[in-house]
Amino acid sequence: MPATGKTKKKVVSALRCGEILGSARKVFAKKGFAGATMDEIAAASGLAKGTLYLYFKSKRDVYLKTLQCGSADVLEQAKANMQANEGLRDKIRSFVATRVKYAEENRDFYKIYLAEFGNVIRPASIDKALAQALRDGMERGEMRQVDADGVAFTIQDMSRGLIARRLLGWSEKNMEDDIDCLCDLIWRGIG
Amino acid sequence: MPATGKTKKKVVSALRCGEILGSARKVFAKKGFAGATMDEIAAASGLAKGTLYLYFKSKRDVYLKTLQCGSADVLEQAKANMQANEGLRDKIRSFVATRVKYAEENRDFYKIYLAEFGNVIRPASIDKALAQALRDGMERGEMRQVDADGVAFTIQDMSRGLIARRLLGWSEKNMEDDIDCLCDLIWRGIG
Amino acid sequence: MPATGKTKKKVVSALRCGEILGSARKVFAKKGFAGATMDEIAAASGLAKGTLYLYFKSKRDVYLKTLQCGSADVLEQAKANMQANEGLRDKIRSFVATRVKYAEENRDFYKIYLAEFGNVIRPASIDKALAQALRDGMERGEMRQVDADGVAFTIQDMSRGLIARRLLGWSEKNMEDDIDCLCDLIWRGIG
Amino acid sequence: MPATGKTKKKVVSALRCGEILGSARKVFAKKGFAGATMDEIAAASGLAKGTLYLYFKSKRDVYLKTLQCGSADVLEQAKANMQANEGLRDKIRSFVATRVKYAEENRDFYKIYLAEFGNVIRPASIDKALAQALRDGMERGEMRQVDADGVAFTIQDMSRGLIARRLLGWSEKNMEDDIDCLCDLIWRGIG
DNA sequence: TATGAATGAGAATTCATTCAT
DNA sequence: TATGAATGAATTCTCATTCAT
Repeated sequence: MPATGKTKKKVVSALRCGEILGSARKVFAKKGFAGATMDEIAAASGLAKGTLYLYFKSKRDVYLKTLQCGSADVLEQAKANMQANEGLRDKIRSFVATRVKYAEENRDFYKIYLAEFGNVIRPASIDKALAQALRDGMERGEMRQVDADGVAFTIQDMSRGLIARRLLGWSEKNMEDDIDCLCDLIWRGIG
Repeated sequence: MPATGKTKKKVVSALRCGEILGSARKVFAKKGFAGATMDEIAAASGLAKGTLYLYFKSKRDVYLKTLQCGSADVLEQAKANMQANEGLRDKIRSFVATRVKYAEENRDFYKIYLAEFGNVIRPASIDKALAQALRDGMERGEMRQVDADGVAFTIQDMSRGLIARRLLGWSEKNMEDDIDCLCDLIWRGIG
Repeated sequence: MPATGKTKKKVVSALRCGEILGSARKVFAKKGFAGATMDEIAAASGLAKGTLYLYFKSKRDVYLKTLQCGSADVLEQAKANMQANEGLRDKIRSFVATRVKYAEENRDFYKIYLAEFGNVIRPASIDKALAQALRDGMERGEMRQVDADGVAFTIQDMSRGLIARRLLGWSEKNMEDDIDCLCDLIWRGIG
Repeated sequence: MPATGKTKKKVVSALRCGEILGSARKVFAKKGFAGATMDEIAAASGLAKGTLYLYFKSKRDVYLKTLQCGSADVLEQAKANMQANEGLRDKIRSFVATRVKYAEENRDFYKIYLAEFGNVIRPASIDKALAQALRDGMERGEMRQVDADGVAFTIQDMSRGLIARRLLGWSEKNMEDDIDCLCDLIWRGIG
């Protein structure tokens, strides 16, 4: 009973956390970290300001969790989608596509991500998964020998750039075309 | 003589502005826009807070000028260096190299640039110069037919990514090698 | 019950507002609008500065509410007292007397009123009530034909002057005598 | 020679003072004491800010002198005009008329006077001159026996009120009519 | 005398955080 | 657990005054 009680409690608590983070994401997306206020986040959550402090220890904490939460999501998806493909080229394409699609579907999150942490925090594990895929590809002779980590970074950069371009309305192509173009560039270079 | 007087005043004023911007750049680089305070900037400039307001009308003004100042610099250099080269591949290399070198030499500025505006504001004219170079190259048959603007954007993204990687200490190679790698990737792809 | 809850909240809020306005009145009376600081008002209220901003949106807001609050009071009383009298002369006397007495009892408020708004803002409805009384009086032949609005204004001026004189300690007579004198002057002139 | 030098210096100095006060009057009239800045006054005077401090020891000093200067003017005129008339009624009319006319011709000054000091500072000597005239009139049987000081005060109040009304555009009559009306009221009352 | 750049104390306002209910 | 009133430190910006030239 007490065990169940604790569990139930935890579940409820996790639920609340999730709700708050969902609202916070929207607010941070619109105003940035400094621009957002706990009042707004509380209002968006339909909770009292004080209540936020029962679940998060500071504004910064809410912010960081907001980012982690989103990052973990993409990570999961990207990994799964890469594994679902066999050839390196397809793996890369699925990596890029996963990120771009997630971004289109979670514009709130990506705005924060791009605006404040995009340059600073990299979900290292994604890089690793991609770099590993590259290394595997090199071994199997699917690509020429290059610095796998550097290229993984660069592919990340290109993806992020594409996401930013699309989010800001600077691309007139549809998503699939943009992704194809980028993958083609990655694969063939421009020379 | 009176003309000289006026000029002297302007020169002094411009000098002060420059000093302040130099100090501001450091503070903004360390703390970001919201994190930096006018008090800090004043202290870093060795001036009183009120004095800043003789030269800039608000914190935002200082910030924007800080960015403009740096951006104009790179712009100038990148354009010049691209024109100094003949072949497309060399033009691209000089574009990338200019940006990376400037970044290494002006870490302060680039930290600001990356942290707060990197994703949002693009020095449009650089893009234009680069895109034009690409179009010229295509005409002359130096590269295959692609979406010049999209590729120009992507090259920017890759450069920026490389800069960030190096600034954050995530690259172990020396600068020239990193640049070569990137240019090679751009030129040949990875396939 | 929930209704009562809401009501209770509003009552408490109104109470706080009242307390603050009471303290603010004293501070404004002593220092004027520009001279008073929110710090002082907060200290006088026994509250933190930030708390003031929970109830008023700016210093100006506190100030204006301070004035409104007092003005509404006198307005109410003056109208009521005029209606309670029949003859024009008595109505005028009660108008003057109400204002003078209120001023003696609310020196704080009147100091603000005189110092900053006395010349500029006139509680228009008082004027109207007085002017109407004059017009009625003329119709009934209680006074000679004059410009009712101009005379109403002038009676206001005379009252305000008397109040100022008394507040500043420039009158040695008791209140009733001063009022009688003024009313006599209004009624008979000096000729 | 040295004597002349000093005198000349003083004359020049007095001239400067006058110029500054003239400009200051306009600025104070538009913005009030707190709203006006030394920068504005300096600009209006065509002098540097520091120069003001050669002639006045503080902002407050400029302000006070601005008022004194204007007050002294009216005083002079009012006294002279009263003496130029024989009968009491004419003396009173000339007192009122002088003030009203001066106000119309020196709107700048009167705005300050009314807005900030009108209730607080009374040019005592004017009152005295008027009160004396009233006392003389009583002695000569030109008016009934009243409290001369109180009535002098009240006439002042009435004049000030009329001036305010006219300055604020609340009177539709021409100046002479307004003055006549007021004098008539003073003389005969309304009964 | 005249200047105006520099100063820095001081003001209004905001908001993350706490805590009594 | 949930609330939201209260707090007060922190921040931006203003401007009277000084002083070296």
